[in-house]
This record gives sequence, C-alpha cells and structure tokens, in this order.
Amino acid sequence: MRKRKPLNRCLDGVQPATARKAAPVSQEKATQELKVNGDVAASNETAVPEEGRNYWLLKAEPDSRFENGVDVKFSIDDLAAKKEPEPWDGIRAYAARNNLRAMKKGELAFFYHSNCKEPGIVGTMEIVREHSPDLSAHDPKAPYYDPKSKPDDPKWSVVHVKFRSKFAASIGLKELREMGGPGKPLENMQMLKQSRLSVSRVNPAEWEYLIGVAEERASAT
DNA sequence: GCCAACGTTGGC
DNA sequence: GCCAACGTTGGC
Repeated sequence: MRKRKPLNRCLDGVQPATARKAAPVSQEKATQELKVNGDVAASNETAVPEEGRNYWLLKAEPDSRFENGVDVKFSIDDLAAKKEPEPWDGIRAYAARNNLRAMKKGELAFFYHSNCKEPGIVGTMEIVREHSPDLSAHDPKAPYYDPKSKPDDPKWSVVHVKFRSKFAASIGLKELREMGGPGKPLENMQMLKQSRLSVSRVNPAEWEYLIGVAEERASAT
C-alpha cells in the first residue's frame, strides 16, 4: 500500500494529521512482525460484536507517485490481488495513527482513492489484525522513512487489512460532499470535515447509508 | 502545476 | 502554551 509522508517530532500520542498508505516495499517486513497480536489463525472470525463496532475510511493513491524514490501507488485492485493480509503502512500523522490504533479486528473500512482523477470511495476492506509497529519507518529505503522513529520505541503503527469488495460504481468526492450538506446524511462525516486526514472514522449510520448507495448503483446497472 | 486548507514546527 | 511561519495534502 501506500501512503503519504513523514513529518513530525516526538510527543507521543496526541494529535493529528494525515498520511496515506505507502508502497509495497515494506510489506514483507511488516507481515513478519505480526507477533504483537499474535493470533493469525483466528483472523477470519469477526471479533467485534455488531454494536460498539466502528467503521473507517482509509485513503491510498491509485496513481504512480514517487516518494523517496519508491512508487507509492496502491489501488483497490492492488489490494484485491494480495493473498496475505496487507499492512497499511506509511501513516505519519498522529491523528491518523491514533485512528489506526483504535481499530478492532473484524471492523470494516472504506477504501478511498485520493490524489487522482476521480477521487472517491471505491470499495471495502476488513481489519484482520490490530495495530503493530510500522517497521517501514525504520527503513531508509522506504517511501516514508522516519529517522525519528526508533526500533526500540516505534512511533508509527500499521493495521493489517484484507480486501472485501469493489463497488460496481465508485462514490465520488463530489457526491460525498453533496451528501454532506446541512441536514444531509453525511453532514458530520469526519473525512469531509478533515479533508487531509488519511485515516478517518465513519459512524454506523454513515456506513449503512453509503453501503446502501453503493448497492443501489450496483443494481441500477 | 497551482494553491487553499490545515497540520506541524519552533521561538518566545 | 500561544501563534506565526512553514510544509504538506490533495482537489482541481
């Protein structure tokens, strides 16, 4: 996957920002590192009960763009082609990272294409492994290398995701904004309010509404 | 490629 | 802990 880039410093924990997912390079490593939460075998089960579940929106760039000499392109089709859980790496903004850390196994997320011709929600994925350190931050060759993150005190996190669905027709940013007008269903959607945030929360009503829109379109075809 | 919005940095 | 300068995101 891919994301965006580094910037920051060292107060741990609190704030905000963005980033997207980054390139393929780091994957192997990140996958190895799964030990933190350990149980791979159970990853197909949905661990989170219906209520209390959160939904998410993760951005990645479907077009080629080079960061530290590495192509960070990562589209929904790239995710769909993966056979193993994919680490969502390269997030280098606290607000986005904090959202990653809040994700529970079994929760669902929208896949959003950004920085491209037709930005919008293009499908869904599932969180199959909760957060673990983003080792790509320690690799000088990685697109989002962050020298300030130390292996013995990692600053950044990944979650592992797997592909669930690709929409027959994507839901464009323009439409999302229309649905986000005053009194509309997406009025409070985090991604519309914090447009630079690459990992954002989606509340259950927003999720249901958007899934409904996607289904309606699929059947209208 | 431009640039508005907004997050981050760092002085005070 | 405020806030101005700076840097990045990401749509267009």
